[in-house]
Amino acid sequence: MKRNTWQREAVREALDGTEGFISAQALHSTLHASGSPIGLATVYRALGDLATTGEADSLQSPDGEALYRACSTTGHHHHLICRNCGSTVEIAADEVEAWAHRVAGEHGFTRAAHVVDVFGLCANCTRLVAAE
Amino acid sequence: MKRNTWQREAVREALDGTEGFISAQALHSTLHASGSPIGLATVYRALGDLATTGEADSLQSPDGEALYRACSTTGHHHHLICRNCGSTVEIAADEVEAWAHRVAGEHGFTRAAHVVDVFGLCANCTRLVAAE
DNA sequence: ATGGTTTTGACAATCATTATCAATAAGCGT
DNA sequence: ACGCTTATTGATAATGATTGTCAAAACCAT
Repeated sequence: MKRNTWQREAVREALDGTEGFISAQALHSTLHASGSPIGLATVYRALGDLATTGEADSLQSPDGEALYRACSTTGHHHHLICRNCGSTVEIAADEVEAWAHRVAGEHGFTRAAHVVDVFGLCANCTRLVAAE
Repeated sequence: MKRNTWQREAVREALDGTEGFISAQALHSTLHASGSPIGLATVYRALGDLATTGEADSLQSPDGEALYRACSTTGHHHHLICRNCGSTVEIAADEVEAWAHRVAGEHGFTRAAHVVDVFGLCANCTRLVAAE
């Protein structure tokens, strides 16, 4: 049976209160900083569970870290991520949605899950870089 | 200055002779199996270089491994990857291409590089899983 | 409150990747 | 062809994220 513990709640809330993606390590640090004695392993487990149940999205950062994000809607959405400052913008991707399923189907694939994330430089960072 | 070594050539050729994506570790094993005494660190370096110069594509597998693939054309393309057996199908993504740039532009982003990969179960593995 | 079971958490183990650094070898000028 | 300078190699250690272990603690139906 699935039990409710304050730890799981803490992780869920911490994730809800976070803008954009965050790594398990960072989330653990945040919780600790807030005075929570939650264990690192527990944070990993909770995040894994949330991702499995669809309550959180997860993706791999370019340097191999797993990043998580609270997923309010059950609906699928994608992200525009600044390579420099890490800010994210949620984007709708209906066209891509349809495309992904069609292409997967054309090749006999089932259970298609797509990873569509656009990395770039946000307006702000573009300016900063140009000023160098 | 950039020097040419047989090691770099070996990695390039091994990658060319590989279907689909392969991890650095796997490529190193393959090379060793072929009798090459090349070092693991060197394989990592060579792959990193190839990815930087655009001679190879790289992506992160769902479990955090970096995967590489020889990139014959300079043209951009995407992949349909079987979660189970790892086989890949190269897919055209013109629509997505245009979409990614448009969306990035709408939010003031520049230098957009997108990661569009579809993970699923190929026809074969779908059958295997169903038979369980 | 009690018991059976799940969950936790400190720590060890694992695994991919990167750093270190002495030894080697590429490519240049001669 | 010969050195010489310097990039590259490779064995190994270090790192860093993630997962496994397992006894102790917490949850919940009773």
